[in-house]
Amino acid sequence: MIISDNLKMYVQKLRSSNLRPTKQRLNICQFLFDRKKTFHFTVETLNKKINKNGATKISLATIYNTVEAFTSAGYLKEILTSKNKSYYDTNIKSHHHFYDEGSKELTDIHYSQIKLSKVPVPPKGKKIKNLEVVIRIQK
Amino acid sequence: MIISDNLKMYVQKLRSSNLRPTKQRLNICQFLFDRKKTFHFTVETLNKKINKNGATKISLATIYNTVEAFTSAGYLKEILTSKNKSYYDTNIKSHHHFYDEGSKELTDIHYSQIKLSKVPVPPKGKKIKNLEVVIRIQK
DNA sequence: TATATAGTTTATAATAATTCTAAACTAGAA
DNA sequence: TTCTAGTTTAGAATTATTATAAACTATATA
Repeated sequence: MIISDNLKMYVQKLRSSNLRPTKQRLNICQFLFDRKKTFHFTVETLNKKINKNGATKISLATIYNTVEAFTSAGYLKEILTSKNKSYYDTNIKSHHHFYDEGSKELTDIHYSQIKLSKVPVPPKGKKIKNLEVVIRIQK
Repeated sequence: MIISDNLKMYVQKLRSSNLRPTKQRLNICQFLFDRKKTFHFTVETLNKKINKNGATKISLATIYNTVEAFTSAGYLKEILTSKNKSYYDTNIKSHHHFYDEGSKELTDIHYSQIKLSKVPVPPKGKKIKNLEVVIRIQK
């Protein structure tokens, strides 16, 4: 797949979510999704990496806005593992995580690697929105 | 069980964890553990409830210190469900949680209500510290 | 029992992540 | 081309938490 083609794809994708394909959003799309492996990040790390090569500066507020917009549009998955900081994952398929307490890094666990043979019924009037397994690991 | 007896018990408990049984810690013990049902709280709510009846004031810093000390002593379990805020649970037995996105409330799921028939092997050199299932629910 | 000391509490300041604000900018409809 | 609603931005505000340093206290031991 040729990378220049992806731009058009991202424009489509954004439009389909009622998000205007702005320069900043497209840059962030390319940064996040033009890669083969899934990418785990915090807003802090994304901001640093995006703004490293002084070429285009995207403000921190926009990084926050965009990550929030992409998450509610379903392009990103938010994972809570650590006090005071949210992690995001470009892998939005149903899957779970290892969280390394030492390095503070997330690793995907493929959904087939965890099998739940029993899941509780939600309280009356409530529906299950999602089910997340986090396995904390350490040395 | 007579409540006045619990004080002695808490003194023992604290001593066994190398925590001096101070007035504040004993107050917090009584507030947290002199109850039949498990209790879920944030530092904010604990602080409000503890300091409601103007009798004894415990500073916010002490609430933070104590919750931290009780968590590392294993009297409390920390549950991460929400950006920017930690939840704690007086139920330290292995169990899981419903997190209601609307009311932002936690409910215990008894460990027998969830069965994992397959769990991944941790990466080389790492050990599993704990495994937590959070089921997000909504209307 | 008195006292020295290490642990604890406290008010307050500092920090860190995130959200808010309001003015300037821009995509895209008309 | 022009208008407007959506977007970006710098910076201020907010919120949860942690750090600081002085006052206090539990408790070991003289």
